[in-house]
Amino acid sequence: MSSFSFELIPPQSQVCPSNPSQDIRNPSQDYDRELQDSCHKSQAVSHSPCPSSNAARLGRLSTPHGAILTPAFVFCATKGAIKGATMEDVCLEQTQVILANTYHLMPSAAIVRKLGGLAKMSGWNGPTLTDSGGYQVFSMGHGSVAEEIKGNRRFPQAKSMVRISEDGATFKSCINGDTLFLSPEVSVEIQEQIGADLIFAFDECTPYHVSREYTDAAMRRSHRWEKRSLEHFAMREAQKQGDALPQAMYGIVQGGVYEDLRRESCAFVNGEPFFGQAIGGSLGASKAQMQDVISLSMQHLRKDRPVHLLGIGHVADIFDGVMLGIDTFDCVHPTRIARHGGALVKGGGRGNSEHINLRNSAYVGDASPIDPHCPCQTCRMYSRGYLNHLLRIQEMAALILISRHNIRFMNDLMAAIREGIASGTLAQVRREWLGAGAGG
RNA sequence: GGACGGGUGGCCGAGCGGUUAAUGGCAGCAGACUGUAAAUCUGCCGACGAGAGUCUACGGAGGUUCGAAUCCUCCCCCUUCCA
Repeated sequence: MSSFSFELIPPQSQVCPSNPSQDIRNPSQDYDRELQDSCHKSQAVSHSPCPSSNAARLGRLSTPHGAILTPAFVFCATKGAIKGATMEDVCLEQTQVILANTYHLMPSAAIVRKLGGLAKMSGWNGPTLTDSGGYQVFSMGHGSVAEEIKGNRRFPQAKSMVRISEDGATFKSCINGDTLFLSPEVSVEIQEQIGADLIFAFDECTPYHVSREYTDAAMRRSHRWEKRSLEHFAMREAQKQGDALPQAMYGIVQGGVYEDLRRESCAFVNGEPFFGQAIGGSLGASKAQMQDVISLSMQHLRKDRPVHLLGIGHVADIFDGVMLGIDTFDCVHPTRIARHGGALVKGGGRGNSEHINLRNSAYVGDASPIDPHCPCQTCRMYSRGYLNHLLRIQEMAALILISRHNIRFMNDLMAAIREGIASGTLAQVRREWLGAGAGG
């Protein structure tokens, strides 16, 4: 019997034990109407096309380190630690699963293995996932997503730190300048050493500002890389001995913003024996385009596997993704903005923001917590005014305390979403969490 | 008492005849951040004005010059050294 499984759970409001999956795909009319209602509201704000139909689903993803209830948010512990948080906090604030990165852990992969693998080494001991390093094939050459899309790259003068060939990608280590080489085979073996439950095929995350020709060629190369990843992975799995835990692999859909390429990439991933599937690559220059790309991909991906949306984590985007049937999300956003003084708040912050900036003068001397209803350790003990004070004097405690809050916020958000799906009230949940300001 | 070096925008600190409302840094005010080269980055930051622009500004007072934070004289403070 496999250590991995993904089962869909029927919503409570439409119990039909004999055929759960059918129910999930045929939501009640009430539910549909509510979603439409919610869509009109969000459309007015952001011009995002709303999901034409609701495909939100509840699931249970089982791994050797425990089960994940989906939809779920995966926190980025890129280098084996969630920046600004201890694993006690990560755990206390109801986290289900964390993610590390092959590229960043490559130099210390042997040490990770020696310490028992990512889950054990970090004290997390729960389900884990590793990215293949495919994102760095992009980011080391182009900068972050925002910089790439907006055209204001962070290091305009810097030469690309990556070189791509059919065999794989050669990087400069951002830690010590060492030359690193990642190929499908190397990525799989490093991910094996890191020992995450769920691992990713090696791909190339293509940038937005690149020709259709390049996107096309890179997609085909990614497919070849993914096939090699899968073959090498199957071989390594077959050779596993003793107490070595099994792993499961996700394939990744590429194709940029091009409909035919995305369709082709979905067909490729569908046809290979991956455990799960992820949507990656450039999702476009706007939320509307992202919605289109995801929607399109979801139309073509098979429904029996868990679907992960790579790198997306704004609250509105998560709602949109969930309604399209996405099961898991990962994003640096909640933990990154925490380190920049941003606390996620239900109903959104000022303007279209989903967070408040605790560095702002508005919070000087503010005795209230970030959110009086938030059960996180930070909100139970500390005021906005104190956090503002800590930020101003540059105490690292500020970053830790805000990170804690944002972790809990995301976990509570996902729990509320699951609850909303189960009870058929996702549209209300969406309104409650997004508020009037933050559009969809 | 004498010698030397200094006094620059909230603070620190460049500039040493025009391109200087005055480099930087800090503080302050805002913004950005979506498979983490990120406890990071960007913008604003004398006053008045929506803006064009108009005033004040480089210890104080005079002076030289078409033009001075920059050169000269005197005065007031401060550092260090010598008596």
